Amino acid sequence: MTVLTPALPKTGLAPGLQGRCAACEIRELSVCSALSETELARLRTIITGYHVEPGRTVIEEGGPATDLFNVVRGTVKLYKLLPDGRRQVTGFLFPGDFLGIALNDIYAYSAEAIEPLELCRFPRKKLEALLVELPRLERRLLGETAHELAAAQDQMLLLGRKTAKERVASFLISLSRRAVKRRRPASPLDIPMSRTDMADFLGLTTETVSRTLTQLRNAKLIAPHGRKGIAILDMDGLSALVDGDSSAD
Amino acid sequence: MTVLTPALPKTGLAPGLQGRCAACEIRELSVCSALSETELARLRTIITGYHVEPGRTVIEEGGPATDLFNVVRGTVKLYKLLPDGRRQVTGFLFPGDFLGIALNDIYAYSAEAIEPLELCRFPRKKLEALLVELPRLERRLLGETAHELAAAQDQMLLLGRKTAKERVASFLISLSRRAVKRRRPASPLDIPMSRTDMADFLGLTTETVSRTLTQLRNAKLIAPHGRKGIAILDMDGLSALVDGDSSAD
DNA sequence: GCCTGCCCCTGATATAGATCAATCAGGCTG
DNA sequence: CAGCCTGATTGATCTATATCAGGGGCAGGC
Repeated sequence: MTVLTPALPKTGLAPGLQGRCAACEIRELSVCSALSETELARLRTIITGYHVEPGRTVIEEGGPATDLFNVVRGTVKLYKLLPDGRRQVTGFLFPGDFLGIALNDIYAYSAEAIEPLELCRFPRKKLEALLVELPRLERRLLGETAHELAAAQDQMLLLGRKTAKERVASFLISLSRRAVKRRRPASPLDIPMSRTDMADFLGLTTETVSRTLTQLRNAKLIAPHGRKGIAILDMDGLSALVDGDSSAD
Repeated sequence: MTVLTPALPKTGLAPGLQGRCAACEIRELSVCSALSETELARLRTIITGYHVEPGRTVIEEGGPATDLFNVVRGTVKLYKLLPDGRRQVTGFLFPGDFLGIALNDIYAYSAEAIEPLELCRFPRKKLEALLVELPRLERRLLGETAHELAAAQDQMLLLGRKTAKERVASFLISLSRRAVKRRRPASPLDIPMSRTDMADFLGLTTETVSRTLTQLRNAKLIAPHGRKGIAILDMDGLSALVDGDSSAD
């Protein structure tokens, strides 16, 4: 608990992560916000940077759970597969989000980069050892897991009981809320994922997602914005579609 | 962190819980298994017993999250509602399971007793204070939450991508596995919940659940067992249905 | 500038499961 | 022990969404 890093160890940080954690742009969003400068220095000794190209896999369902990650830049999709290829995307991760919480020593899902990705990697064994010394980090990890659980429960409600229109509207609102958390504007939304990814997240087909977006556009609730963006024209109207629910971030 | 309980405080334990935690029949199943006798004594000072009749609500979505619970006896359903009354059951809890992990100070879902219920109640404030002294309890809580998260992700796959037959088969197998964990037989299954609850859990209607069970019965995979029970006649055949082998009908 | 391939969108048709509508089977009441 | 009442089952029909089938547009390669 007293061993400080004497100097910056070479950790192979990805470009853009060369600086110290103190300068990290997503620090307040991430688990690191739970730590003091001193504790952060301790944590930093086990971190390595990690860059992943779009379409490449970060972790694989069924593979050994050796590492945990913090998303620094880019977007990730998490998914599970059935043997015949049916896919369920269980979540999307953005900068500040935590990746890799595993129950056993096996990852329960796969994670794939959607956009060029920069990650902080924590070897699982070393992180677990550190948790004993950094109770605030453990508390934060519990909070992070509870948060994901709450999001998962919202998603169960969506998948089990909402109509296609309600699902798409919920999704757009959720993206918007998460953008605000990252200090991005609520409205011209960046949509980094494909229609297929959206469909696999919402339990629909790409065709239905596409048709539903067209409906929302015709109803003047949304409008295309640039190549991959969507502007929300009427947030209240959109919210009304999700049946006045409390859909989470 | 040295204050031991000088004597047994009167805690209003429900009938059957009058004894000490040491004699608790679900101790090894629950979070309490993470604790030594001494630590357990510490924990016990904040516990009160709680009895709930079937159909009564334990916690309510949107209400203040004042307590956490351990299920000692009985079955609980967790659910979320849409304003128009559509319901999604997000899980069922059995003896040994933990209830009430909340992100904020507000419960994100409701919990209702299905069978006569006995609970250990932990006031949230007091439990949080204790966590500082009992790091093993906190670790166990993290594990419990991660476990629920994994279950939620499985359920997303079920709700988003599985057919009715796969859903019902998955559900029966899951019930069977959980029975085994509680040292009950894998096969004559107790089904304490109604068809409506099953349907709301599986994202189906009662009619579809009923028809699907009839199909499984006709296929000699299951058979009725007593009033509310189901015997699994062919576990392998049932398992084959779960992951989408379209070989049988 | 012109292919080529990948998304995305749109239209026509099919279908799994929802909805509507009776029974039916127990168990509880009086 | 007859009459309800509630929950489960079964049957007939409907519909939201899947599936099948093109077609269009932008990006990237040559």
